[in-house]
Amino acid sequence: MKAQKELMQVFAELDDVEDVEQFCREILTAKELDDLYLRWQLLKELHQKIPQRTIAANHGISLCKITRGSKILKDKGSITLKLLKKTLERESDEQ
Amino acid sequence: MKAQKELMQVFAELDDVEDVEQFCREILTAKELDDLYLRWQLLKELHQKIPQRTIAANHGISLCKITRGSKILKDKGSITLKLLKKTLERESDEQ
DNA sequence: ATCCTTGTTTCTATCAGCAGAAACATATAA
DNA sequence: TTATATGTTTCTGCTGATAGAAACAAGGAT
Repeated sequence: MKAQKELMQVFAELDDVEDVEQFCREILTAKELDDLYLRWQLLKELHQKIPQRTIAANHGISLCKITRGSKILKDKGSITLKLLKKTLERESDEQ
Repeated sequence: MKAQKELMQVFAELDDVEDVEQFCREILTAKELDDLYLRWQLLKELHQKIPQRTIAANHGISLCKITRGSKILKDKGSITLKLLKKTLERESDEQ
């Protein structure tokens, strides 16, 4: 099997949150992982209609980084968008 | 929930290989994803006891990148090592 | 129309990961 | 012991993602 599909397969089979986290910490550097967390947080806030400049100020990041997230969410077929909705609905249920 | 755990949760809940792949393509750049694929491939080859200089030559990468993979696999508690074993066993079964 | 808010794009400089190369460490064989 | 193969570390320069800043575009409110 190609390395690409194989790695995706590994992720698909990982069901435990702790396992996923440990695996990510092993194959990504601390900075890469922090960047990834920030991207997710940024996508959440964009989806919640928080102004881009507010997000930039809150996290101390530049607008070019945010524009990128914005482009992802504009795509109607975006799976990130679906996953965000799922996550945010769950959070609102918890309140 | 913290963005960190939340993102890990998203990965843990993704069961379909195609979905994982699409999600990765959305939140990672093409280069970041290629790097990640290469890291996995490199880890596989290290685990198969292929000499580091052979791996470096085959993929056109430097040794410093390989040393890093080597360090991951030296850790007895490494989940990457467990996942590699699982993957390689499956591949040998297929033959 | 004018102003203000927000989204988007572009420019230069910075930083982390890594290439390329060399040196160093260790072990095994001759 | 000496030579060879392999693993590891270190150094300088390069590259891609992005910070910081500015400019541009599009609406909405007055």
